[in-house]
Amino acid sequence: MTVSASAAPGVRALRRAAVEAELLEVGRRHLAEHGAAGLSIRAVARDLGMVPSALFRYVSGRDELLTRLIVAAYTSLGDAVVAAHASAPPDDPRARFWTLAQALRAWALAHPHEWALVFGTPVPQYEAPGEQTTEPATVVPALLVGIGADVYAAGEASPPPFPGADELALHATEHLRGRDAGRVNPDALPPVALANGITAWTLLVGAVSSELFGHQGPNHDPAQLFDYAARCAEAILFG
Amino acid sequence: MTVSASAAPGVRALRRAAVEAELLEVGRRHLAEHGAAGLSIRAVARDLGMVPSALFRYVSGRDELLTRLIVAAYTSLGDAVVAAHASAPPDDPRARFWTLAQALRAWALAHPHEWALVFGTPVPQYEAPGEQTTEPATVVPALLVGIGADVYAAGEASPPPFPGADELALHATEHLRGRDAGRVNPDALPPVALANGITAWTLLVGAVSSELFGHQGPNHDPAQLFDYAARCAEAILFG
DNA sequence: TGTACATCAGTGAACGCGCGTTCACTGATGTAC
DNA sequence: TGTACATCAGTGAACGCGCGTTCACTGATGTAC
Repeated sequence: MTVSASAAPGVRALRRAAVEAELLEVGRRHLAEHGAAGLSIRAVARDLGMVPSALFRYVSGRDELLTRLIVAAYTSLGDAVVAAHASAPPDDPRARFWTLAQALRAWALAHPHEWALVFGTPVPQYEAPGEQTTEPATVVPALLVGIGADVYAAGEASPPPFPGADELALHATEHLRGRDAGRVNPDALPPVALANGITAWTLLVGAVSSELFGHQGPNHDPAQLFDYAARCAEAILFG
Repeated sequence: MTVSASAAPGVRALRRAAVEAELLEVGRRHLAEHGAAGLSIRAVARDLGMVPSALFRYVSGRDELLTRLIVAAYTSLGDAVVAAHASAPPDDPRARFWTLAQALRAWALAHPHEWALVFGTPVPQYEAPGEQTTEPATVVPALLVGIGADVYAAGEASPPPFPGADELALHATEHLRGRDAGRVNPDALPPVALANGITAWTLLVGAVSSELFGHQGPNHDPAQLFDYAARCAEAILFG
């Protein structure tokens, strides 16, 4: 290798990158097949065609593997939703909301175990390191709150005045601050808008989870039920 | 033992009943400490002061133990909520709703792992037998729908006309039918009332889960946030 | 261009662990006569 | 009331399993001179 800054990566670096990608891929597959509690270093190594101890070259242990998968799941979800949202007409907040909601559900149906990993029961004996997970976790809810804030700023529709919003001690995330810089003054973001955004988000997540986790009665049409819940969430957000 | 129908239970029967109760109790404690995935027959037997194989006299295997705990959790939740609800003024639907919501959250905070067991990620490799679980699972949502139906029947407030309700293929549960026999004709229960009840339920469950599973930002006051969500649910239910 | 050394990916054996479930058994409780 | 038999709760040993993690090792890739 020369001293040039743009040195070509050697065989070793290439292989490592490839294995690292394969590792995440296999991890995801195992997650999908056995759930988070059943994710095992040994099983992943087996599928990777390696001896278990080899994985410790890539990951410090089971917990780090879990953390990576959690980050990957949040990122995948965020990417999917942001991409869908970008295709909606920017000046039609209701369309933007609807697109977001559908993209959320679609991703969840396509990645049920990854959804469970981030929105379901926390994995026992595992504590997610906040520094790594909170940022990717905030992308979608921040987007949702942003839609509400846009409507509020434009004065097109005022969120329904549920009592109690003003007393809420709520804090816009840094993410939201970043996103809205120059558009909505985040510190001027009214509590109502934030509270309604969070609540709409809660309802959407709850609706998806109830479908995915099988808590609905057997007789309902899941898509219709979700659409109805999404309409209610829309009403919470926009009034 | 004589042939008399009310034969006094012998020592054996008494002991069995005691052990059976203790078994559930220890199971619940293990659930609380290690989560559903960590529930093990061996560990429970250890705490019971028995050899592992002895448990097979009481339970056909790990899955049956889980099923019993699930039923126990639903029953405990149902009892708590129904009892609280009974203390609310019968002719004040908003108070009844509010009482129900608070009782729901209170039970969840007191029994987080049991909540996770029934409303969280399904336990991998385990399928809950519907015949045993659906009935106790329906108690609380049926109660909630019932509140909405009462309001609707009284004509006091009409649920907000979210579009889409009429196309929903929804079915009132037998439970609801039973509960409302003679008060509201269950078959005449309008889809809107049922849809709004289900959605309000979804929001309440989602709000509790988001608090319990740690999906809220760290800066919020959980009780206030839940109250706000409950107010939104109230609006969905009553208009 | 060639050689000596350093880095690093992956091996293979081993550690100690807890798990669910089976089986033949003992000894106490219950039952029929 | 007493005896012979049946039921049943709990024992103890054993089965085969998969797990996370450690360690000293080999052999290939990279680097300095």
